[in-house]
Amino acid sequence: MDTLVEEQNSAGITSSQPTMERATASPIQPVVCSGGGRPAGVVSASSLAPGTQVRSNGTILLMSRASEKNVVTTVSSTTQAIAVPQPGGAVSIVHVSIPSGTQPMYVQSVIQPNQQSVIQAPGGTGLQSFGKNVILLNKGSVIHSTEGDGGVHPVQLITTTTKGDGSEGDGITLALGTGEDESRKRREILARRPSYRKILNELSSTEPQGPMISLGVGSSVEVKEESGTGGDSSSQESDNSNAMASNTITVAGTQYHTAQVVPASAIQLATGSQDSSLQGLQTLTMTNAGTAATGTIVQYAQGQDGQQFLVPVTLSATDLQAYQIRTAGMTTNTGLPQSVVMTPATTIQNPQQLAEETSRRRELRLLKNREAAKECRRKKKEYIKCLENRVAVLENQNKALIEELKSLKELYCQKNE
DNA sequence: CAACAGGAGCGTCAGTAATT
DNA sequence: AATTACTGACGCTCCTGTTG
Repeated sequence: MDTLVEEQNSAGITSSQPTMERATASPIQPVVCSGGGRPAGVVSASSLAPGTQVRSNGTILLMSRASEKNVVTTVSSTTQAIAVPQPGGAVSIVHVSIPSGTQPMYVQSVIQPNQQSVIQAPGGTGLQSFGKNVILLNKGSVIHSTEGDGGVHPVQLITTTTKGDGSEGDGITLALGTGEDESRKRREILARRPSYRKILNELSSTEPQGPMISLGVGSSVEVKEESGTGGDSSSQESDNSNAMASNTITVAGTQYHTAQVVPASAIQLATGSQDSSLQGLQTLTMTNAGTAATGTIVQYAQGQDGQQFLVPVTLSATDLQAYQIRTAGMTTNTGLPQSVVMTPATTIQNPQQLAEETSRRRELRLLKNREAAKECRRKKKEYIKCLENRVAVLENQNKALIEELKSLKELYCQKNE
């Protein structure tokens, strides 16, 4: 783990973060976190504001044009961001202060590429004070706000009927949920089964493909999805870093493309039916650029009776190769790959066929279980990362509160003297 | 440099929860 | 009730760091 430095911003938010570049964007800058092997692209400030400091430890502290003390005080002032990216996609801690109404809105977040992220809004302000600003989250990200009672309240995801084009569609609205309901629901689910997927869903309640979250005026937060893949549903089966190449952060009405927030992934579409023996079989291979060793096959075939088969399978590179070899080599007289297509129960004519069928089913089951185990482990790691991130944020919050208490005590003592 | 320990990742099995 | 999905546990391999 990298060395952590501590720094307290003007908002009183203390953060522990890797000793990497730190930048505060000048007027309305996109928050850009690097990851997935991309260069450590920090907040892409086109020009540095007066007061910008480059520190000896490599830290860059950019000052707002509106205020050199990083305080945003008016609606027309600037939006600031401090992003701390790290090569290899490790933890990045981001501070964002967004002007909204008469009060500045400070957000502290820990963002990891392809990992759960935690974005906190301090008490009193609430997420609704974002106005029309937009925050981009990675898959499984967490947004919660601390209310006046000091408790942490999760944000609830509510599906709406608003599409990006304004028509009725599949947009999602974030709204502050009631803490008791959410915690009770979470406890119930945890009591049933410690499913990492469900826990994460409960924790994050975010869209898996890098949703664009528009934090609208009022108590709701609108989430839009800007899909770079044309909304192919099959792509949603792939890794969470897929289809993230074209995300946009909109701050104060200005849109910024944030390809660096999550590493862009390549989705290769190819028809795998060059082989004449595989007539009617279409293969869609989705390759994640970040983890090029894996791919997802979605095979579609149409039998002579018009029956259609669809088999999505996520495979490693080795599996992929073996899979393609196997399917090519085991075509039946109907031209369909016997080991892939989920055909209705066929009449077993002899023990050899029975054995083959049993073997095939076992192979398929093992393949599925293998992939399920991988997914489960990935979820488990994400879950652990998410918890670690939350611990980091809460620790920072705790430190800030301790500091605040300390200063208030000092102030009180001085007044009494 | 070889031997060893420890950690991480993987595949498989089995049991259970969730879904159909 | 049957099927599917999820996950703990186990054993294995590979890699890295340490030790003699």
